[in-house]
Amino acid sequence: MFRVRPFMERKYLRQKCRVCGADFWALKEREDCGDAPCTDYYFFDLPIKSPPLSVEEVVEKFTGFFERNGHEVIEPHPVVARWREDLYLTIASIVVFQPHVTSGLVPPPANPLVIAQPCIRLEDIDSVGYTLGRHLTNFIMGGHHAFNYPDKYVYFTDETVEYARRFFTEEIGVPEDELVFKESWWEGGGNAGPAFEVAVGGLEVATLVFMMYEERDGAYAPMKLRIVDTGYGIERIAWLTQKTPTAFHAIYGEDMVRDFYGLLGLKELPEDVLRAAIRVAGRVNPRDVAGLRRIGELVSTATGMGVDEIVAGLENMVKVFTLLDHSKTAALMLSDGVVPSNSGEGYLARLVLRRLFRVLGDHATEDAIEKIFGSQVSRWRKLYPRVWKRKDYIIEVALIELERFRRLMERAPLVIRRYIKRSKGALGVKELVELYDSHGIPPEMVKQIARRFGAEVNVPPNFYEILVSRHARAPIKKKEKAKLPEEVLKEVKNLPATRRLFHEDSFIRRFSARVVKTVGKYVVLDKTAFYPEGGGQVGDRGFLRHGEREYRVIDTQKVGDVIVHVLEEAPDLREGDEVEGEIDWARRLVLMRHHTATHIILGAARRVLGEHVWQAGAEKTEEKGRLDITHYELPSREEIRKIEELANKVVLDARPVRTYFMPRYEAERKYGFTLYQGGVPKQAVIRVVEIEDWDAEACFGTHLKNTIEAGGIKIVNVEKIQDGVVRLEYVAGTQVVTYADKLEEELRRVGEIVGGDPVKRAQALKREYEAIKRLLSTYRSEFVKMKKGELIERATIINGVRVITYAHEIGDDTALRELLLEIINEHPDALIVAATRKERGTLLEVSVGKEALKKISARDVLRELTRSVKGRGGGKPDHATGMFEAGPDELLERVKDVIAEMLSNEG
RNA sequence: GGGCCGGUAGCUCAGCCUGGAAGAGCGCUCGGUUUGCACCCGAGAGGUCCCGGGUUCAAAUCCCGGCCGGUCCA
Repeated sequence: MFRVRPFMERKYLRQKCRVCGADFWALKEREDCGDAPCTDYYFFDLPIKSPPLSVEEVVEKFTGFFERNGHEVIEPHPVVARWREDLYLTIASIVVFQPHVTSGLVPPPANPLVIAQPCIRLEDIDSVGYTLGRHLTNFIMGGHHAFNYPDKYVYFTDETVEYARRFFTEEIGVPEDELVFKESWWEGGGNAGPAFEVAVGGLEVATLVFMMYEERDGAYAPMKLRIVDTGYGIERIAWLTQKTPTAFHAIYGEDMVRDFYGLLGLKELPEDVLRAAIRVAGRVNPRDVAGLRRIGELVSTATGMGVDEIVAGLENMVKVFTLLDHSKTAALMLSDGVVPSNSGEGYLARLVLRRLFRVLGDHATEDAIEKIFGSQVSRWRKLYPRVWKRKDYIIEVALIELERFRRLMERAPLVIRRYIKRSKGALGVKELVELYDSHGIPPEMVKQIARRFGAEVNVPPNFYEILVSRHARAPIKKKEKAKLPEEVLKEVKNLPATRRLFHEDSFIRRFSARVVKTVGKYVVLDKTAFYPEGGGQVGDRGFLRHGEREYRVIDTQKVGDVIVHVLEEAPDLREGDEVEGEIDWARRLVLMRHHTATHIILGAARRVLGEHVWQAGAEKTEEKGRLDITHYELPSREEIRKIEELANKVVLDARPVRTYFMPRYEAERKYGFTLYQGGVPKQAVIRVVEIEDWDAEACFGTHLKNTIEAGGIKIVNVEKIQDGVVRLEYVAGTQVVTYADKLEEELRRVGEIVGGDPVKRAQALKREYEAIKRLLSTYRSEFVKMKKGELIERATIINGVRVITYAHEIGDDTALRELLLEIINEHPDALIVAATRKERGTLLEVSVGKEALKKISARDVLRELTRSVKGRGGGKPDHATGMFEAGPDELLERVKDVIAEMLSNEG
C-alpha cells in the first residue's frame, strides 16, 4: 500500500524513526521522521525557494496548481455545516462531501476537485497559543479530492503522492531531501484508511488519506468508493515560506499582532527569544501546565534572558494569540449566521466568545470589541467577503454577548458567597464543579473572589477531567420515532416508489389508483394525491372508495419513497383493485396556506431581522403555522409588525410559487445554503420551492401556486422558546377570520363579565381591588381591637393563667392570626384557643403568652386533648395547631376542661 | 438533546438542609436631623414565597409534574 510508484521511481528510502518508531519515506537517510515532537522545528534554516507567501497567496498557489493538473476549483462552503445532521462545524474539507457523496448516493460536483475550505475545530481550544501556532481553532484546509467508483477510476495513491511531491518541491521550493512522508493510519467519522503525513523541517504540512474502509457493525469493511482525502495546512505553508517567529505572525501579519499586543497593553518578546522558543516549541505538551516553564528554561540558556521574564513574556503571548485566534473563529461563525445560545452551534460560538472575554479581562470594553472585530473583518476582507459584509452583525452580537458575560461576572461574587456560606467556609471540589457547571464561573475566578471573603480554595490540577467525567456522552443526532408499526415498515419497505400526484399538481383532490399492498389498515397505492407527513406538514386525510364501500383515511405517512395511507379500519381490498381517492380538501388547503405562509414569513424575518435568521424548526397544522427562527433577542412589537406587513405585501404581490427538481449542486450554486432551512434532503436531485424574488428552499411539501392564494397572514404569537431561538405562530387565509372571531368572542365575554368596556373596566377593577385591600386591612385591625377587648373580658383566670377560648366564625385566617398574636403580646399571661370550622373538620389553634409559657405549653395542650378526642396536632410550645372531627363548641368545652386539669396539677 | 443551579417585597437577596405565626439591605412615603456628592435617626407602605398536585395537625421549606431564567456538556 505504502510502496507507491513515485517512491520507487525516485528511490525514496523506507526508514524507521528512532524516536516514535514510525515508518517513513525520504530521499536521504535520517534519524527521525521529521515531525514534531520527534524533532525540533528547523524549517527556518532550510533553503526554501518560494518568496514569503501570505495565506491568500498560498490559497491561490494551491488551487492554481491543482487546477492546472485537471482539478475543478470548488467554492468553499460555510464553516457551519448546515448540510449535515451529525456535525455542527466544518472540521475538514471532506466534510463538505459527507455523507451523501462519500456514501455514493450523490455524485460530487466535480471529480477530481480542489477546495480551500475554512475549517473550525474546537477540540484543541485549550492548547491555542501555547504551541506558538501548531494548534488553532480555525484554519484553511486545502483539499484535493478524487472519488473512485467501482466503474469509474480517477486516481489514487500514486498520483496523490506525486502531486504532493511536486507541489512542495516545484511550487513552494522545498528541497526534496527535506520532504518526509510518514506512514500513518487515519480514522474518523466512521471512515478509515491508510495515510501519509507530510513533514518539512519538523512541521507537518499535509496529510494524504486514502479512505477505503467504513465502520459497519463495529468492524471496518471495504467501502464502495475509494476516496482521496487530502488536507494541506495552508497557514503552515505560509509560515514555512515566511519563516516568521510564530505562525500567528505569518497568518495575521506583524502589524496586526502588534496592534493586538497594544490592545492588552502588553509588549512582545524580542525576536531572538521568540526564535529560540519556537525552535523547541514542538516539544511542548500543551496539556502540561509546566510546558511554558520548560521552554523558558531552554530558551534562557540559549539567550541569557531570565527564566521568569521569558515565562511572563510567553504567557502574555499566549493571551494575544488566543485573542487573534478566537476572534477570527468567532467572526467566521457569526458571519455564517450563527446566533449564540445555550445549545447547538450557538453554544460553541458563545464558548469561543467567552474565552475571548476572559483573556481580555479588564480590557474587555465595547471599544476593544469593535477594534478587534473591525480589524479581523478588514484583514479577511479579500478572502472572505461575506465576513466583511456581516461586520455590523458580528460586532452587534459580540457586544450583546459581552454584556451577558459582564452580568454573569457581576453575579459571580454573590453566588460564590452563597456557596461559601452553605459549605461553612471551605470550598471543595464538589462546590468548584458546581460553580463552573451550573453558574459558568471557572475555578481560577472562584479562587480569586473567595479570597476576598477570606476563604481558601485549592483547585485540583485535574479539575477539567473531573468535570468531563461528570457528563455522560449523548449522541448529537436526534432519532425520529417511527409512526408506523414495525411489521408495516418491513412489509412496505421494498415496494416500488409511489407516484406523487401531489408534486405533479398540488391542487389534485380526486384521483384513481391501483392498490399495491394492504397490511391490516395500512394501504399502499401505485400513485396518490395524499400528502404524507414530512417537512413539518402533517399528513392528509380523506377517503378511499372502492365500489360501494368507502374507507376513511385518518393519516398519511411515508416509508422511504413509499406512501402509506392509514385507514380507520382494515379495508376489504386486494392487490390490483382500482380505488378512487379524495382528500379532505378544506383541511389540505389550510395546510398549504400555512406552509406557503411559512416560507413567506421566513423571507420577511430574514429581511427585517437579518441574515442570521435561520429556521430552527417548523410545524404546520390546521389551526396555525409555527416557525422557530434563530435570533438573539425577542423581536420588538415594531419588528413583528414589519414582518407581518412585509409578508402581507408579498401575498398581495401575487408572486408565483414554483417548484423544480434540480441537481443538488446546481441548486446550491443558484440559491446558496439557505436552501436547507427545513433540513437536508438525502437525494441527488432535490425539490426546490421558490417564491419569486423572495425565498427558495429545499422542500417536499405542498404549496399554493401563487402567494395571493394565502389570502392574508396574521402573526398571532411570538415567544422566546430558548436562548437564541424565537417562535412565531401565525394563521393564513380563512383562519385569520377564525382567529379574529375567537378574539372578538373572548373580548365580548370579558366585557360581559366586567360589565362595560373591557380595558376601562379592568383598570377600574384594579383600582377598586387595591382600595378594597386597604379597606380590608382597616377592618381587620378594627376587628382585632374589638375582639381583643371582648375576649380578655371573657377570660377565666386559672392558676394565674388567663385562659381564653374563641370560636372564630368569619373565615379570615389572617385576622385570626393578628388577633392571637396581639393578645399574647399584650397579655403575656394569656393562653388562647381558637377553633375554626374547616372542610375536613375543626382546626384548633393554641397560642400561649410568655408568662403563661412557664406553666403550660401549647403543644402539651393538644397532646392531652388528643387522649380523649379524636384528632391530631402538634407545634411549638408557644403555638400549636391541630385538626379534629368534633365541632368547635364541643371542642372548646373539652379543651377548657383539659387546660383546667393541667394547670391544677401544675399548681 | 441531556445534566446541574435558581425563581421569596420595586431591586439584591436571607430563610429551605433539620416543616411550626414572612425577613434584611437598598429603593419608596411621612417626620426629624443636616448646605457635602452611598448623609444620619425614627415611623410607615409594599408579598399569588413561579404555577399545579401530593404528603402532613401544619408546607416558602419535603415529594411529584409543569413554566420561566441561568449555566455546563454534546
